[in-house]
Amino acid sequence: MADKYEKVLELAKRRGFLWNSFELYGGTAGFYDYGPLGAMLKRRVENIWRDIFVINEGYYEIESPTIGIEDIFIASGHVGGFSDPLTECQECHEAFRADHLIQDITDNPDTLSADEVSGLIKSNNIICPECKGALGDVYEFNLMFKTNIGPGGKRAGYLRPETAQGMFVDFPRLVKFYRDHLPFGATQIGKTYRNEISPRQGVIRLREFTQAEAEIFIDPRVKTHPGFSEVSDIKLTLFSQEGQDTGKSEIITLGEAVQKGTIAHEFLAYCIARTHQYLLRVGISPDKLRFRQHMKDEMAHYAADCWDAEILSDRFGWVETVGIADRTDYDLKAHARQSETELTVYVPYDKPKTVTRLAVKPDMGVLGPRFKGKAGKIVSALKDLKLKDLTGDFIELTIEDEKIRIEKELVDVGSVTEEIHGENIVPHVIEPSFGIDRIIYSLLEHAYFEEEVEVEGKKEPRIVLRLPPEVAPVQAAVLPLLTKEELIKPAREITESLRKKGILTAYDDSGTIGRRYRRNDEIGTPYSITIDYQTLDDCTVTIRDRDTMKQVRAPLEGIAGNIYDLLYSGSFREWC
RNA sequence: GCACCGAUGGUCUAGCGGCUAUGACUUGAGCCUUCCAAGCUCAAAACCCGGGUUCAAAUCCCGGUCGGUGCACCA
Repeated sequence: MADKYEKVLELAKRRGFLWNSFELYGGTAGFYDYGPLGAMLKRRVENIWRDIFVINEGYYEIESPTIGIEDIFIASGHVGGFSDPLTECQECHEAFRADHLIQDITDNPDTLSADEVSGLIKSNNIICPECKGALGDVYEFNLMFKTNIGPGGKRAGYLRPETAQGMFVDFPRLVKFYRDHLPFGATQIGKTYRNEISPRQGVIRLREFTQAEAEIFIDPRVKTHPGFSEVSDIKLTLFSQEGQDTGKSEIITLGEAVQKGTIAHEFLAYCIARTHQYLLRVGISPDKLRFRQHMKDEMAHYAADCWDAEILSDRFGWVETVGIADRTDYDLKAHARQSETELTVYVPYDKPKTVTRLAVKPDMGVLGPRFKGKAGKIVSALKDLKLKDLTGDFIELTIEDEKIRIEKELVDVGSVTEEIHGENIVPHVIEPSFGIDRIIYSLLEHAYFEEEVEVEGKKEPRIVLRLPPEVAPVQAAVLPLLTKEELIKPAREITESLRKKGILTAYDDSGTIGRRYRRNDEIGTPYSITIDYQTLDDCTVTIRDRDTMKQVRAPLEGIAGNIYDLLYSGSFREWC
């Protein structure tokens, strides 16, 4: 029996939304083409994301290479941690995580090489937990695609497994672009690559897919959001850690969720709100959407809190589509360490702080000539000393295993009072990360309806994609009622005027009018404009609404502007 | 990566060693037609790939690819 997944994919394939890539050559798992309608749909879904996060939130978009150099992924942990050591049973061919099997034998299995793990399995006689068979050699499976940069294979490169690193790596430039002010954010929409072991489920798990990510850098001490009051009344379904323990999700306002501490702070809750609004706007059904909190053991150790937007799919159940995490300062610190560059923002205090501190001023006129090359080290060692170490007749230091005594008189010790106007801090990162392809599949599934239409007493089947007009690839269809030159001519003119307005318009004069309506219903075209003989008399046309199949007569004058308004603001009902 | 199941026009499908490979829908050209796929004429379009068995393979066998399912994996 065909389930919804099958029906949606069949339609998507047949009408040019989604195609298996490389089909001519037999295809390859994990790659999909967006056909003519799919690509347009995807563009529109991405543009709504831009509208929300780039235009309205002000998180400018950047574009970094899809290939990254090795340092980036050493810092991010993908080189070391984005792979799993696997071993297979020779008897029953079950695959196991090798590091899990030797957990009790060694303290830190993650630090061992595949060969070392193989050795441990052999020397400890570890056998298949399922059937007690012998285990095969351990092999590393890294989910990143590796390549070489330039000839000679000297420089390793990797296809990026997420777009996020691009924003982290550009952090120093971004700080300057935003003129040293927190919070600020950068976004990126682009292709990402993971060499999945077993990609399946259509477009749900791909080897090349599209992410839309925002990295928002905030002051770790200020996790409130100035716009929170605008969204605090939004009600949504939360599936918290507690809820998961008891198996219950709850519908609650964001204000309440923050107050109760369910969501860690306002800023995260604000991002959840925008995500919620975004998903509804592109066509996700509100009753098939929930936000699930990561369980403690599921969350990365550095994350303060993390919520996934999950969308209910007919076949796959709840599919994780968006991750919204407070990643704290983990990423910036990791890149600071790897690049040996300070990645901080100078944050001024509201009022300068007056600080009294110890000032140690060595007499370099004497110490310099006396210690020559070591003088520099001695000075910095002196400055690190506490007051009690400086009070004796001699000051004692150990520099490179050598004991050094310095007469008290040579070091002037006093206290200095100075004003400090601010400090360098490592921002925390809030990361909403969207899987665009999963969203596309979900909205297609939620928009897909099969219904019976009654026509002159007979029931006719109808397939209709109830896409929000804003994302529908084809936005209007112009249809002369009959294939007659006198109707075709004005129809062509109307088509032109709609296209000039930027509306993607299909013109169709083949077959009966009913068939053409059905064709357009199936791809989600929101409005069809029909030209009949009355048009020639009184300059009016009919506009048909996809969802209700209702028609209104409307003046030809200003038709393009009216359709535009219908698509982007009004609803059909209000309009007629 | 392992195991099981499957693969025939764009889509769904018949076939079960022997044909010019069913049928429907769809699509294209035209006729007809004053608003919701069903009239008429004509046309286009398929056996996943490679090997083997056989006089003969879409059909049987082996391998691969792709799809589905289960296991494992999914920061």
